[in-house]
Amino acid sequence: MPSTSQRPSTPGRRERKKAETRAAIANAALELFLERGFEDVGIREIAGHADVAVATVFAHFPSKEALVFDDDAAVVASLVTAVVERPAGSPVLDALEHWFRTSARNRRHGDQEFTRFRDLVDRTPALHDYWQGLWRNHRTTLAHAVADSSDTDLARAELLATLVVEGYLLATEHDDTTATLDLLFRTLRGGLPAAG
Amino acid sequence: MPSTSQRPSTPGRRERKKAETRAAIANAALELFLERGFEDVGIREIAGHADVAVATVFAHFPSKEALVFDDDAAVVASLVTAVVERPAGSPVLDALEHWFRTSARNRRHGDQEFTRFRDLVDRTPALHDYWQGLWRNHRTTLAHAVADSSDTDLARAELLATLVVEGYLLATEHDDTTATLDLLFRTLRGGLPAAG
DNA sequence: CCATAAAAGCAGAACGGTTCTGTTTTTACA
DNA sequence: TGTAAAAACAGAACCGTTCTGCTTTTATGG
Repeated sequence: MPSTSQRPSTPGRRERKKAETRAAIANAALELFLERGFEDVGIREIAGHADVAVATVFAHFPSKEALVFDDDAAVVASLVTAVVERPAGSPVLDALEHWFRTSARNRRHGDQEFTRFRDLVDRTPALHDYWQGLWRNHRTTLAHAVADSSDTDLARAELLATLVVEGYLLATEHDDTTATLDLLFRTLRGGLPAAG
Repeated sequence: MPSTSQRPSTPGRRERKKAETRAAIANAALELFLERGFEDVGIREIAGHADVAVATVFAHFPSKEALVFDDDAAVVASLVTAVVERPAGSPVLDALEHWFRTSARNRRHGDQEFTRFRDLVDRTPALHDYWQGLWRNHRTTLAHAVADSSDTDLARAELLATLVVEGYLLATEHDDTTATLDLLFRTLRGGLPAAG
């Protein structure tokens, strides 16, 4: 029994090594991307830096873009938690509004590491598109969380998830993120302001 | 002056030939795709069938997917017309609702040619994604049409365009398209039905 | 009619992300 | 300790896309 004790939660050596390989790849990739830009770093070079075969890269990540969003799952998890564990009796929409407003604020006032990351994504069309695609894929997860944790039926929940996520994506493309979010949630609560 | 008279609207030989080349490529591509599927037809084969160099294909179309949506511009044009030339004094939202409901209906009850086309797109993830991307790109055009033809400011118009287009895309992914559109436009007019 | 320049097209190589083939190493477990 | 599954490997192959350098076609004005 080694002194560096394995907690019961620790998975076996195989899974641990697999996770290490995965992390080595993602780290190598992000470092190179931040240094020289997404387009100017090739998969073969990343594999080299991570000391891994090209096929191994694609055994862990579905595409070059995915290398950048390794911990995306945590973001959705956070959102789902915010929805499911919102104060009892409070409307889902309030929980969504709070989470997305906080997220938008963090985008603007994050630490330097996050800012560098966000700049990389924003200045690389392929990454920006991929990021939006990730959010769009999460709509289904979000919709189920909404439907399960409220008396909203799934069809309504899907529409709600769609409108909120797309409004958020639109807001992140505007200078005045807050104004767009204001407009979005006002519309969702009371309909569009009259327009002739 | 040849007997096959050129109307004044007819452009010169150069532009005409260019359009013919373009059409030859798009026709060859669509025919092959419908026969054997999008993924199982290569660019080199399409170029061969259109009797054209590979580089010529990409001089006319930005990607393989674009070959399929050659007349997409006409669709947006129709939508913009519907918005701009709506009955004087009637709300933009009514015009949008009418157009998108009609479009959804046509998707379901089109002629055989259109149905084959729609099936190709629906069963090919790359094409389905590309089609959605086209719509998302059109949001800006639509937003400007809305802003210019009503007293809606651009920020509101962009949000409106986003919500309508995304609601439409969601609706086309559901069996009951109409129900989703009902829900969408009801929400846009009066806000979400209360959900605890 | 001709000179000339721009546009369109061409052949084929090159590029880069991704997949495939066939093999070897590592881990788990009985 | 033997065995089977999982993980990783080297390197070729695949295919959409771009690049290079060239030829052909069209438009135009002297």
